[in-house]
This record gives sequence, structure tokens and C-alpha cells, in this order.
Amino acid sequence: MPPQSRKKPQPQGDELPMAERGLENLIGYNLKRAYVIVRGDFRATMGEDGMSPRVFSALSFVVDMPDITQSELARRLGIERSGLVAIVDDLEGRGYLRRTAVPGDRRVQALRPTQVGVEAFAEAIAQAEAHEARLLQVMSEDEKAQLLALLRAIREPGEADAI
Amino acid sequence: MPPQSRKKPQPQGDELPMAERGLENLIGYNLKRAYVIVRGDFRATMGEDGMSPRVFSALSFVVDMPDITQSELARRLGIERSGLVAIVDDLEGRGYLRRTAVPGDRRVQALRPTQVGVEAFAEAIAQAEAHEARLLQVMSEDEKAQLLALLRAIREPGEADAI
DNA sequence: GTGTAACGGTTAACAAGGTTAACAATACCC
DNA sequence: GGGTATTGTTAACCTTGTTAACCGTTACAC
Repeated sequence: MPPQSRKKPQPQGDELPMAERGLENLIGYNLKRAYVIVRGDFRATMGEDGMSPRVFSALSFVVDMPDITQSELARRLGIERSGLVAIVDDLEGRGYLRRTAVPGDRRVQALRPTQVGVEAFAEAIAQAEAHEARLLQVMSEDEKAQLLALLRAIREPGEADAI
Repeated sequence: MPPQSRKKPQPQGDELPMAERGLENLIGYNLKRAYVIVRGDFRATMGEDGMSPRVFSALSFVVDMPDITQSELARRLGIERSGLVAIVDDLEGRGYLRRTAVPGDRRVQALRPTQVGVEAFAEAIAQAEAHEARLLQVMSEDEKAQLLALLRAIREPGEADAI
């Protein structure tokens, strides 16, 4: 029999250089794979009808900065104004915020969190922190702080404009 | 004038606690923001008709493991088999690989990189490494190695199954 | 041997997250 | 006042991915 008659076309999983596996040494690839895992666990933690990551992030800004503008919020989230509309609709639909008129400028509708929204955010942030503590339990507090610092070091130069 | 008559509904950018900004202290949020930046720079580096990150990743596996199966590749990339079809179509369309019949199993089509594909990958990985070196120039080699190690620490528990 | 289960690749329909382009209303500038 | 810029919004679209169904093929129980 020719050497090609193995059962499967050699998955060949183990005998690679392993020191210089190009893809596995790229930050970008590892960043994405890690984010996919964290996002999946976040969603599972928040449950079926829980807030998606982006909706949660938006609510966080609104609670921290009541009466923030949609344009301003979009800028801080790093997305387009148009993309924010659905997110604000979601939050408004949950009763977590209201679009309120602003006396000085009739174009603008300020985003003001409701009492329910503030409470929902308090609970969600607690859940999110618990989810990360659980998911990253293999890492020490120092390691988590380092990871945070390194991720911010990537962000800062790239977000210099959008504050 | 009532206190509401400021020009804008207070963007309120500076005077926040800053030590305990909930969202900014979450790994997941920073992971996503960092990945968006890295992905954007990767795309810009690869140019208009360059490979997308996922296509590049797939080619990397195929070059490293010639005759890998589509199912096996999907498992290693962490996506569904169905989602891989378009990626392989893309690579085949570029002439970077061929779906080849496997003697022992007529269900399977092994993915074999072409000479052009191997060369294109060599160039792409060099571009990718240059892009990361440029983008992450504020970090020391030690810091990059740490970041890589920490991201892998997130991945490993979550990918225990899919090898 | 044969019936049944499992597997590999594919397609179709859909969902999430985002973008660009246009628009109406409003505000700003001189 | 007239031209220009900004705000929120919609519509159309792209990307990346999923689930569900299908067909051909292989593995396996008995």
C-alpha cells in the first residue's frame, strides 16, 4: 500500500516546531480567541434576556455621565452615531433610560438613566465582576492588573482622538 | 438662568472617580477595544485586497498542516464547519490552496497549500509581524511576551476541548 | 451482510454588530 | 439672513458567525 492509505489525512496535531508557531505567537490572534471566550462567558452569565456587552457598556457610560449626548456616547464607545440608535432603543425599551429634551439645544436628546436603570446596572456590574473573577481564577490579582495595563497600552495610542 | 442652560448637556469628561471606573476595569471591555484597534491595523496593513484575519489564520493552519481536513481546521479555528466553507472558497479563489481527494475516505477533501499559497503566507506572516511590531512599539519585548502568556492563560481553560 | 447511526462538506436562512449615505430639523457664523 | 455644521434617525449593506437541513459516504451493531 502506498503511504497515503492512512485512515485520515493526518491531522498531524503534535509534531510541529511549537516554539515558532507563527499564528500562535501573534498578539492579534490570541486577542481574538481570548475575547471570544470572555464574551461567551459574559453572555452566559447575563442569561437569555440579559444585556449584550455593547448595551451593558452603553448603560455604564450613561449611569456614570447622566445627560450624556448620543453623539458623545457614540464617540466614547468608538462606534458611529447611527449604530448607537439601536442600542439606546434597547435600553429605553428595558426602561433603563429616557431620551430627555435639552433646553438649550433642540437637536439633542440627553440620555438620563432611570432609577430602574441605575439599579439594573449595579446588579449587572456585580455579575460582570463575578464572571471575570470566575473565568480568570487561574490568574493572580497582579497578573490581572498587568493584563489590564497592557491592554490599555494598546488602546491609548489608537484612541488618542476619541478620548 | 436655571443651571440647565449650559451650552451642551455636560459631556462631563474629566471629573469622574477614575480609580474605580467599573467598565474601564473590566478585562472583557478592554479586550474588545484593544482587539478592534489591532484588527483595524491588521486590515490596513494587508491592504484593500489582502486576506482578512480569519482567512489568514486558516491559511496559516493549512500551511503548517498540509492535507488537514475542513472539519479539523474548523475545530482548530473554533468555528463551525459550515462557516469554514466561505473561508476555504476564498483561499481557493486566490489560488492559495486546493481541495484534494483523499484515497481512503471519499467524504473528505484535504486542503493542500499551493506553492503560491506558501509564498503568499510567508509574505503575509512577515507583514503581520511587522504590523504588530509597529503597533506595539510602546511595549517592551518582555511585556509582549507577558501579554501573550496572559492571553493564552485565558484561552487554555476555555479551549480545553477543541485542542 | 444489512440496517442504522455518525460523519464530512455544503447550502440556505438568519442574527449580531457594525458601516456608509442620505435626510430633516436645528444651531452656528459672519 | 444665507450658507454651513451638527444631531438623531432611517435604509441599505457588509462581515462574521450561527443553526438546520441535506446528500453522499463510512462505521458499526448484531
